[in-house]
Amino acid sequence: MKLSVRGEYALRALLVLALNYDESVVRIQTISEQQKIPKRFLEQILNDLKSAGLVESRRGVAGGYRLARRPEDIPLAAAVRHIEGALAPVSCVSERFYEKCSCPDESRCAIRSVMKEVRDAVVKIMERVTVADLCTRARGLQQVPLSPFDFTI
Amino acid sequence: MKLSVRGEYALRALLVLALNYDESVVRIQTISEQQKIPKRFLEQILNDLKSAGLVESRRGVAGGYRLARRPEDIPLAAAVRHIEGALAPVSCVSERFYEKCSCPDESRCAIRSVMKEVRDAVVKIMERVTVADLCTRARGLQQVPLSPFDFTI
DNA sequence: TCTATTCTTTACTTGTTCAGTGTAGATTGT
DNA sequence: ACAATCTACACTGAACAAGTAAAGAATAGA
Repeated sequence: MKLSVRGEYALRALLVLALNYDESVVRIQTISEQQKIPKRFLEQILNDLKSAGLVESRRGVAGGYRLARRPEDIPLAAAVRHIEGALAPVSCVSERFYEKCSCPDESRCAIRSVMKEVRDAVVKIMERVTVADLCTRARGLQQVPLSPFDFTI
Repeated sequence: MKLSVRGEYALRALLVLALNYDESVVRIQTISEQQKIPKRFLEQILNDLKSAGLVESRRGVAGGYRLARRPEDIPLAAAVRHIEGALAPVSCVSERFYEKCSCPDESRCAIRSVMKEVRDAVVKIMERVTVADLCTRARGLQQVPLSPFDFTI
């Protein structure tokens, strides 16, 4: 029930690209600095998102990355599934990454039936929320003032 | 977003103990054979569940394990949290295993807000479903006939 | 065409976690 | 006493995570 750092970076990068969807491309360097993500590591991740068909790139002097589709057409599930694999808590309840588990009778496994509920709940959120929604939320949160405790003189 | 084998074994063991809640104690060996869990590994896990206060044990010839509380008083969340740690997909949204993440401003992080929703959805299920519910489901599933394709002559 | 800048590819490293084993010891019922 | 059971702690081998390193290929602009 864990998202790796790699997966988190992927979502952060997608958010930056979405916020600059009008621009031609955004350089890795820029994302790296803005989000404090190690550059070499980010290169790998963006390349990975490219092979997933979520982003596209241009090389050379004016190069960089950009989203391959509209932000509203990229559900978070797509990115996470490509970077992390299954959304399901155990692979025996995964739709696309199914693997048989060791339990005596899978079709009558009580634990499995609970895990299915968990999977459905997670999938429902991750498929509904898109990168465009991330933008909306990010812009909304920007408006909110910092809580009083966060202020320093 | 993953439950380790260890965590799965823990749930399976708890289910067995709950199904035999009337008995005095159940031997590790018995659970190990019934559930095809390596015995030495299961020893570790049950010991762990003991330190979590979920099961208790008796040593010696007539020894074994049993639930420390009524099955209906053991939510799956309790077991999983002790064996696996956080239920949350990222630790910056975990209630009991909180850790600061690397993002520039946690309080305004859009990704975090989505992850919170995921956490809530998972926690809701895992806290509602108890070991007693597992028993009920297990007994229910036992009644269901195998699907036609599973029959062999 | 040359060159600086950017992405691309492949491989390597270092530390940690996972899933288990091994060995020796402590308790208990008979 | 002794055999069955849990307890404690250390170890291992493989896989994975989070990066780093180095050389290469494409592109815009001089």
